[in-house]
Amino acid sequence: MPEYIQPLVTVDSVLFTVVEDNLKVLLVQRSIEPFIDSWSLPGGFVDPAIDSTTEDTASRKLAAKAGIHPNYLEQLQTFSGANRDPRGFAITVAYFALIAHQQTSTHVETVHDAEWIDYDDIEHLDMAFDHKLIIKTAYERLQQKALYSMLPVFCLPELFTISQLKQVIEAIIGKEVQRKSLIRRIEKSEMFTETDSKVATGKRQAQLYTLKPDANIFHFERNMSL
Amino acid sequence: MPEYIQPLVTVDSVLFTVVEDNLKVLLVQRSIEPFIDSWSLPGGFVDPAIDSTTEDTASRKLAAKAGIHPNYLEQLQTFSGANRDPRGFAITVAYFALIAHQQTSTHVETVHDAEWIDYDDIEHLDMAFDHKLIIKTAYERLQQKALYSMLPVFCLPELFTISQLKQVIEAIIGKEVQRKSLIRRIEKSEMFTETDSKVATGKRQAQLYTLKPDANIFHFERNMSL
DNA sequence: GGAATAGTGTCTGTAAGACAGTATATC
DNA sequence: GATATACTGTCTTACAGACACTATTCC
Repeated sequence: MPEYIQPLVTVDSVLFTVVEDNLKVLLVQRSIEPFIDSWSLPGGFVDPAIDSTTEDTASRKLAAKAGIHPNYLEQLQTFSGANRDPRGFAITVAYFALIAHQQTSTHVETVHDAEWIDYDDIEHLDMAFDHKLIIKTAYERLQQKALYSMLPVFCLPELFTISQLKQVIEAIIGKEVQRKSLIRRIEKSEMFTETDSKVATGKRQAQLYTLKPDANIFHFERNMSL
Repeated sequence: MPEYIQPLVTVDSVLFTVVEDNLKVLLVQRSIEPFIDSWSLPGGFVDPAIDSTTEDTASRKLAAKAGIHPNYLEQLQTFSGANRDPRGFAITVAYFALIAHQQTSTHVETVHDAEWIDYDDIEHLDMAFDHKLIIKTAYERLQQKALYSMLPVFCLPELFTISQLKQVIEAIIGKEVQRKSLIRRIEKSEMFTETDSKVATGKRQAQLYTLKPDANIFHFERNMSL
């Protein structure tokens, strides 16, 4: 066992969603020092009595602060340093998560003090700790993964159309993609089933797809170009 | 500040090298409980008085336990859990690192109790904590990166030939690669300079390459196939 | 029919895989 | 010259990008 003081350990999550054409991040306004009233990521201290891993902490805090159970949650990176937190050497295990805005909107806006903020506006915001850096790191990871996998489907509800998928991907990577390329990738990945229902959002009715229950995230051998 | 007990925080590194055709990992034999006499990864507790980040802890421990300053060091992942360590809820920030065996061999074998173990032998070894899992995770990351970047150069000395690079890549990914593909990638990446010296290892003399001083790791848009 | 959205056919471009062919060294 | 290693030329293959074309629905 170490003789010296152990670092503080917190867990924070960068939860993304896409609304219309905009990538958004869930933030909460701090009610305690340090950085009172600044925006920060939803998170908190690990409680070894409840959490069996830090992933549990991440889930628990997202549920508590915004009533959200994300479709996708993965560990991002751990941030550490002597000067990140005025209280001393601090370690933050950061997670990144995805959800469909359809699964969340009412809950977040009414009951809690959490808010969806446009990713592009975060740059100019007053953010606690190094949370701006954490969000930027999470975004870069999400963007990269969007280029070689179908991860963005986790920003969609259970049933979705190719146009919806196209829209979330474009919001994430910030560039138009070819519908044809998407269709080829949907087939290649074998992650989805065409349902027998269609939906009329625009003019012609669109085929609805759904993620196979046991689907693994397929990694394509080539990236889409940025 | 949290009222409850904070988790234990350690830092461990998975240091790889390639000797001949074999991928090796640096392990140390534990001299204290728990898991006394089992093999484990080189690492230890964060000391906030010395380390300004957990990366510093990783470097410091590699230097102390094996006198090694790796060519490459990146954060791998953080492992956490209530049952990983008999002493309580424990968090391990794991790093993965690369070095050329030419830069290390004498030091490790004589002065310290650290030892290079064949990656393929680790499966059957008596390993402390969940270090087997950590090593497997590190290997998967290294293998993936070898498919879309020139990361394996960090397993080579300053001057190296294409054949040497081919050899380390093949040891890492476990498959032959086309020499031609490598040459194309070396050019495309613009990470290297052809030196004006050549070396005679086999029959015809081979061109020596070296990493540019300010080189960033280039990410290719396509993976090599496994 | 016109307009808007959904979906297909197919050509081009790029980079990896395969492999034959050439070059340079040692004996 | 024989052989082994280093290096080049070039054909094939896979898949993303581009974009014209067809299909279906609403008005």
